[in-house]
Amino acid sequence: MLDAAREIFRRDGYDGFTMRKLAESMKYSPANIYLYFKDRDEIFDSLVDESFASLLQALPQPSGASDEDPVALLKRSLHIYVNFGLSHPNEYQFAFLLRPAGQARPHKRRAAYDSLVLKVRLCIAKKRFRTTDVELTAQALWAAAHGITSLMIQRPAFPWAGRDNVIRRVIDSAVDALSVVSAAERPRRKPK
Amino acid sequence: MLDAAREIFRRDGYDGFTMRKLAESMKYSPANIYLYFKDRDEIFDSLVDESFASLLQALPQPSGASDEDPVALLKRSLHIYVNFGLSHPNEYQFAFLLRPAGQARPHKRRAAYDSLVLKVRLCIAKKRFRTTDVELTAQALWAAAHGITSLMIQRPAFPWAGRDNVIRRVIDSAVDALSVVSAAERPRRKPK
Amino acid sequence: MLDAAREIFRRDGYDGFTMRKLAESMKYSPANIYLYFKDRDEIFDSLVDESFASLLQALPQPSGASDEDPVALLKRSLHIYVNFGLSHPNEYQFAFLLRPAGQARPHKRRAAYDSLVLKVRLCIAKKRFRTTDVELTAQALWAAAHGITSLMIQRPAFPWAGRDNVIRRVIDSAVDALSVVSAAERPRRKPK
Amino acid sequence: MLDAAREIFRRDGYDGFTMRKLAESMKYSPANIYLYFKDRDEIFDSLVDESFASLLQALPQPSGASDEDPVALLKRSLHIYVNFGLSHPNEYQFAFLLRPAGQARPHKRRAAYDSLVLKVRLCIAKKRFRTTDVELTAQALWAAAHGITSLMIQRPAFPWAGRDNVIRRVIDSAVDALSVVSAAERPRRKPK
DNA sequence: AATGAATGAGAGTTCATTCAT
DNA sequence: GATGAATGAACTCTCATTCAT
Repeated sequence: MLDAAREIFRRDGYDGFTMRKLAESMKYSPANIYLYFKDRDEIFDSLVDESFASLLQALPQPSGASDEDPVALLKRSLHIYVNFGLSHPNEYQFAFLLRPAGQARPHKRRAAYDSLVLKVRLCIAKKRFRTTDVELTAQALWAAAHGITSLMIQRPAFPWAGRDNVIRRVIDSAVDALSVVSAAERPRRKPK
Repeated sequence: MLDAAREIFRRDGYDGFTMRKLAESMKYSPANIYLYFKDRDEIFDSLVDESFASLLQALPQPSGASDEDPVALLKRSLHIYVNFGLSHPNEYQFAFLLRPAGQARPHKRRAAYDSLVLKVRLCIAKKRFRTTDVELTAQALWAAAHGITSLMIQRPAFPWAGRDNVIRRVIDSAVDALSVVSAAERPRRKPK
Repeated sequence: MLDAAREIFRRDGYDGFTMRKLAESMKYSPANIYLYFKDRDEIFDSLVDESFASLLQALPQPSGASDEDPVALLKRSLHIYVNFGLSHPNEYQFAFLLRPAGQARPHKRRAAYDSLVLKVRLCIAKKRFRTTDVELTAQALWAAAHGITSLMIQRPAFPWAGRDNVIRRVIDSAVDALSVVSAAERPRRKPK
Repeated sequence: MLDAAREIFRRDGYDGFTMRKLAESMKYSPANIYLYFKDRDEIFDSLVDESFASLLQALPQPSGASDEDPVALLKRSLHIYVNFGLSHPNEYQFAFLLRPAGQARPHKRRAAYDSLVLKVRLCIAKKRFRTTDVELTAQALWAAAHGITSLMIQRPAFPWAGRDNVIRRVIDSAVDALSVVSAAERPRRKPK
């Protein structure tokens, strides 16, 4: 049932979702839905929660014990974030794109961001970044990752210059620009 | 009349816009609107067209004659793009994001991207970038700009670390990471 | 339109009234009703107001100048009250019998009661009553008048012992029991 | 189970009663109710029957043997009647008032009136009343009792001048006005 | 140029009731 | 005995749209 609802929300947008459409798509009567959900919003909230749980589970937890290079860990996380969005476009749309007209309750949205903050903090603590503003940095990185993810979800027909290339370029640029290793020393990647 | 409509779209969102609200805000009868527009969608389309024209007009045209530094011009364009999105959040959202890809009119969406390509090409021609792939670069920059724009539109309540700071950081990182001038030489900005 | 609504409220009770029934009884679409009334409650309130205005207009205003015997004036008022109810059963039901589940706003209901208080006060001021408690007396008289009115409206088929006789008896008993003129002195009315 | 139903009828009114509420208040499933009652109306009718039985039982049976003063007995009966109505407002309201006359079952409504007639007849037989018309007198008394009962049920928020005072005054007036003992001789009650 | 009156379609939601288990 | 699952019908109310005037 949540699957049917998710599909309708995704296809028709937040306001395009109606209880009747959902009922019809399940070959049930509208009244039946209310046996499982209190109202329209509860369905939406359930979907958002589900999507977030799924995203959070995909993200690597920053175990202090790991001896992975913190910058590499950060980049890896961003890649996972983007790839999660691309392989679960519905969930990603629920988590970040669809939204009710008013502002909804904050959900657990913050958890994904918090996980990013943690990794940025680690990079800074280990002197790998030239900046020291954790929040500013995390937000800028999030913006870059979100940008490429949402564009690719919403413009699948666009003539992308190699999806992976673009993703890598976005992430590399956003992270490398902050690194103490000067840009000039970084190995050049040959474009595609 | 379009102004009144725009205000309602901005305030109440796409689905929050109703003919009645528009009529009331103009002190006209609802029926009167149909003398000027065929239907609801025509109003929306007119607004989008208007917004696009105004975005394109706001973007600096890369006149070869200008002696502005091409990298600076590029950054300036990206800032204008982002700020346009933030000051016309609903137009941006519905023009670029929401309308189900299937049935949207093509609009002039592409024109904005093309304008970006032009400026990237200029930077490369003038040997200011270490990369040579125009499309790849333009797409990565677009992703970054789009990312911060859409996030800030959709999460206005998020505790941004200074909206302007974050925007500047996103754009600087995306552009500077490509520049031949090594990162180490770039002037440090003191955070916030 | 109010007439049609009144008839439905009267026939089916407060909760038995539906917008659909009203629309159908007028051969209009349900949506049309909302051109004239904001919602269901506004219709009900309008009817109550109308009914009260009509009742108040029927009641004699206690003009101080009149030299009518105050007790006679009081009885006359009570007769008018009852007869109004019997000849406008719909209005009376709205004013006193129908009621929403919660308690509605007080309306102008009090005005009719206040008019009664005035007349009672006059009787007491002129030493025509053995009691001095204005409110208590007015409420007891109101109860008697309301009792016979509502019973006769709601039990039209009951084998009343002459409607006018019963009404007169109720009013006479309620008033005379308070009068200083002893009951024994009052002229006997021959029953029917 | 009837107790639970009664409580809901009392609290929420006739239309506020729903099978779901009843089921919930009994910790049973809605479907379970139908094992004991055919439908909603059967529950209501059962309650009304029960209430009537209990009213009739509460009313003193005029056993000729009793040596109670017949007028006192009559007054006592009327007080019981009123108090019954006030402590079972919804039963009283829906049994006596609301049910559209057309489709109500006859119930035992008449029995209560008949009981009143009996007591009036006794008073007349014992020469305690100046009147001789049994029906006329019974109806007038019923009207008075019904009037104060229904008003107090339907206007609970009204600033009654002491509920008991008003009830006593209504009953006393209605009965005393008929008594052979002249009004002047009756003991004065000090107001409130 | 403007509108009052009207409506069909559809929204979310609730209810009494049934029936297979 | 008891219930989970289901539904048809009904509810109030809103919307985009039309059309005679």
